[in-house]
Amino acid sequence: MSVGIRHDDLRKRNRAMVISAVRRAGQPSRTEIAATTGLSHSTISTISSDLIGEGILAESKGGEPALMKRGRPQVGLALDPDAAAVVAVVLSLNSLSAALIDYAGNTIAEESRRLVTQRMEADTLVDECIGIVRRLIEAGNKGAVLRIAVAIQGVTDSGSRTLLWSPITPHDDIPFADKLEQEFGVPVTVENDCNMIAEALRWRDPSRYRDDFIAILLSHGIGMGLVTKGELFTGTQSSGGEFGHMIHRPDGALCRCGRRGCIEAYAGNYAIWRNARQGDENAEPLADLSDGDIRALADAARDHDGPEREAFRKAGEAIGFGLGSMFALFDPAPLAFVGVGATAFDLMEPHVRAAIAKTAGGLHSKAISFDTEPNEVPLIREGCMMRALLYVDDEVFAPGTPARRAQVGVA
Amino acid sequence: MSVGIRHDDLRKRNRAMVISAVRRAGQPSRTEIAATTGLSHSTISTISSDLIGEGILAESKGGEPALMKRGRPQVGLALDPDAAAVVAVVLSLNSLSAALIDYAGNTIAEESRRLVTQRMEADTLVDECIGIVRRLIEAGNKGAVLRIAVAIQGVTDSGSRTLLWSPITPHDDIPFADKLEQEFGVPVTVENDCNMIAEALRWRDPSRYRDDFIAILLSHGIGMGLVTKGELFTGTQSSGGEFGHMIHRPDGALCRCGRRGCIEAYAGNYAIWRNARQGDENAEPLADLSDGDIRALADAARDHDGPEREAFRKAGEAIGFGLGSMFALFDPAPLAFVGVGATAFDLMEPHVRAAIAKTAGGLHSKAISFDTEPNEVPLIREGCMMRALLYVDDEVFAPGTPARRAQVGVA
DNA sequence: CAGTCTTTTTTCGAGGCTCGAAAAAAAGAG
DNA sequence: CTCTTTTTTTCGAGCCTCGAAAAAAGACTG
Repeated sequence: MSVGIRHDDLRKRNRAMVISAVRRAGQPSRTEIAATTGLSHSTISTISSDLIGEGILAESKGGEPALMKRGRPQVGLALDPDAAAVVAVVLSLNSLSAALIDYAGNTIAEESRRLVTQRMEADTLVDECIGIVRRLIEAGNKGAVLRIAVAIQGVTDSGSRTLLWSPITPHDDIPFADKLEQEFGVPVTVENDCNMIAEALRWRDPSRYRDDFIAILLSHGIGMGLVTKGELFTGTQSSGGEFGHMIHRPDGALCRCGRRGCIEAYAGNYAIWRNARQGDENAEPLADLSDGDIRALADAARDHDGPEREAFRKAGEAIGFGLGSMFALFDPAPLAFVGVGATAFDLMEPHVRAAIAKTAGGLHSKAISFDTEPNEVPLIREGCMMRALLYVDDEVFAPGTPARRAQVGVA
Repeated sequence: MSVGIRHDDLRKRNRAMVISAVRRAGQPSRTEIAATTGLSHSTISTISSDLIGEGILAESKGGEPALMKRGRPQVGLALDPDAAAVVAVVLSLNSLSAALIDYAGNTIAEESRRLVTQRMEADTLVDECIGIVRRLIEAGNKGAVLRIAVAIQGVTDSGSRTLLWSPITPHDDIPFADKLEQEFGVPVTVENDCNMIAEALRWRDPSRYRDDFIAILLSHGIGMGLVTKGELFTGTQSSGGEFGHMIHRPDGALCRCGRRGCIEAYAGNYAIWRNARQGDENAEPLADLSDGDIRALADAARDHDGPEREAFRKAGEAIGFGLGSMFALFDPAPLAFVGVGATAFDLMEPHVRAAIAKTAGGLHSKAISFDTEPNEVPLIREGCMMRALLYVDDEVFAPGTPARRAQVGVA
């Protein structure tokens, strides 16, 4: 049940507004902030001088070299890089990477390593994460780490605390957040990688990806990050948005998840390969497949008509019908296809469009715009970083808690 | 972009909180309101005496006959029935009904009539609505009508102003809200009937239908009203939630919407009849089918194995796979099946469950609870009424506008 | 190069809002 | 008839935002 607004909430919220305006705009002047937030100049003045006093914002003197405008020159406000630091961890199939990031979003230190995730114990996986974070904090020596955000391929709980299921490991219900919090004494969240891709797109290109858009990861499996009405869409109990496991053909092709007829069982890398090379929808999905394999299939499909081309057709069709079903629920939106599969999207696009056109969402199928981005890794990391920073913005600074907390981690 | 909170918004919001607490609780005392809103007693006292002064609330003296408790007895606050009135209009296939409702939710006057909606011009349809509303306002003579809410079977725009498409009429894009506003000078909304069903369920049984649930209308077509995270789920451009037009089998059975393979083309009344009696998925859907026809099919299916039973099996399967796909996106939730089809739900349920169990959403398929309610009409009306009243609560009274507005309508 | 303009930022008093504490009100209990 | 208990109102304090006016900081002008 929603609750009344207290008097002191007011300041908290408006502080949060100011911080968020600065993060979005980069180096806005106080006047600009007043304009975007709708608050008065005097309020902005008070709040920003508070924030500067607390070491959260800083006047950016060395900014633009004077705009040659008349009048008193604006002085830009920027986030103080030293106000805090966060760690963004990205865990995917056989790969772990992490970065230490300052409050302004600059990467201070990073590390990547290869693991054999599918053969590791759950605890070992967690320990690897703890290790990489610890090394970064030690190396960076950047002061207060206020948040750790982990992005994982798989399904997490809606509280962003536990990895419920993931294709990268045979283990279920791994309590990443609890374990890491216990270790470092800092709030931790675990979120779905595709949701982080959506978050990143929003910051990269706010004009295109604003209130409603869809990011689809075409990779070994199929993932989705979805923003509706300005909010990241998640399930009620899990991270949700498992587009790849919507049903394309009831009782159809065998999916990596053990069920049948999922979209992924037609459009995931392994499914495309299976259709092109094995011709048997029921064959056990391959565990490993390199990006090169997919590019080779795509080249073959472009070169001549044959099973490869047909495999991409089926993939496009599955994605298209899936999108059509989704659009029946909440209307079409701009799409970004991310991951290796995006390099072969030319082979799928006509079939995606044809399928969408056969569905209720297809009313405006020609107007639906597609965009592709072959490399998902930087997007996941960026999104994860932004998520961590936004948590700090909202939860740590806004309530008026004094900024620099007790030094964390590294016992 | 979200905007800062001004100082005067505070009071507005807290007024709205108080009103909403009273509407939910019935006759709460000031102390109870303080508890549910989290505001202090003094604040509640000030706000409620304002509201009483404005004629929005009233102390309910004739309430409970003293609870025999020690201490000063609580005095219940109730919505003043005379504070306002709203009109709820429900338009469905061949039927139009409306009710004049006071601010406390009591029906003052109502009227129903049969129309042949499919053969009427768009303007005539609108005029019928105008007529019924005018007669109610005249008959009720209840003072200020502050809101008119229309519930229609079909797709409306996200601004709740226009009927974009509906199976009850061949005409598209009928601007109901504009036309009615022009006529009566009162804000008007047009919303999807299934969304109103969801709204109604929430008020009828808040313990079961609270933050996350799904209402599915099993009727000539298949509709859905969906509440996620406490909010009615709508599309970004339309009323959305067109569960019936998610794709069950690509290029499958012919749907009333002209496309193929929609869930509705297997589970709508016409589809069940078609499968049971015609055995041809491609036959043109029947326009009319009585509730009796469906009951007869159900009886036959219960009586002996045959095409009727098979038709209900197919319907259940389509619904189950559809739900499974939806649950992949946002996790399972309690379900209410509403409408004639609900009387035959015993025939479908096992197949619904079996299908869900084959999907990603089926992880906990046994825990998903179903409920049935054969008559959708009262639900639609109730939901529509609540919607109208809530609009009045939030938009009209909360901003502090003096309550009783200029008398409306009835020139 | 000194004064004028223009725009940004700060200052200051006014008006509102919520809160906590204390007072008042309204019964039942003894 | 007085004491208890609980609800409701009253009142002053402390914040918060706002608008207007003042201060600040360069660019422009002759």
